[in-house]
Amino acid sequence: MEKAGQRYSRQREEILKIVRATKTHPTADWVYEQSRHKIPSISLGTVYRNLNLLADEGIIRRLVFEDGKVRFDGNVDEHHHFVSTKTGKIYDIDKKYSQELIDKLYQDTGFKATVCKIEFFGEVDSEEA
Amino acid sequence: MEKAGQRYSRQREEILKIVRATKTHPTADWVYEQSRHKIPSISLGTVYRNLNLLADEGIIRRLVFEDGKVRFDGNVDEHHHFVSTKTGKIYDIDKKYSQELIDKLYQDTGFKATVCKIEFFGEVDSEEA
DNA sequence: CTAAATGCAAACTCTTTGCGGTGAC
DNA sequence: GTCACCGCAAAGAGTTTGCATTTAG
Repeated sequence: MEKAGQRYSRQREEILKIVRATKTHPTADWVYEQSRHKIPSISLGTVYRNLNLLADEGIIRRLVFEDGKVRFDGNVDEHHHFVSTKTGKIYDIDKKYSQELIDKLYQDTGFKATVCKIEFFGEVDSEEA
Repeated sequence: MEKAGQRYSRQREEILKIVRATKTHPTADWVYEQSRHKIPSISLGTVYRNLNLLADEGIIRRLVFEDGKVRFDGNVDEHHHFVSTKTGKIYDIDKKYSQELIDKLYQDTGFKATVCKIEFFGEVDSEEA
């Protein structure tokens, strides 16, 4: 899991722990604020560097939603998202919808996709206002 | 189509014409460069203002892809996208895949989506390197 | 004449980067 | 001791905004 030439750092460990512990699909800034609880001296640059490094290695996922902000996700299994139009909260949706869709697209159009990303938008009944 | 209190402007007309005339899902900067051919004095701020205004009115669409850049689309009919992993080119895909997916999600999970956005990623055989 | 829209430039937000110092190994 | 990583602060990219001026109606 550790790449050659890479060293342990408390900062990276903490950042990874934070991203894995939440389902909120956080931005770099949110991770920065959280990490400061444990490591007050940590810098925003370090958070960005490590999030990108972890994402490049496939240890976490990098996502972009309609607001244009980059978000990170500790869940690297392929899956989709449901965005609440009321609160902006993002829920994980099972990956099972992909394959049939990809097959159908290929039959219809000849476009051969290897992956697909689905985002649903709607209201979630169980949410508070 | 014109909203109350809104006035005609050559700049807005030109910007709309450019976005409608292309299938390249352009960024604001690209639209700016194009518009300068016809209106050399146009400013980037004006391009941004008008693209956002047109998008807010639903006359064009505002899109965000994985590169995090905002793009605009003259095709406002609901549709999906296929992104070439080789060239980054973005192709339009028919909307017909949505409804079945939304229905199935509701049956499976109770999440009631009103729209969904599908992005396919893959190689396109017909493309040049 | 009124106020919408423009051009310009400054400001803002998010992200990356250069550098000197620190710490893992 | 080496060099990966850090904290800091400056720089960059993309986008928005305040203001004086122009222009549609």
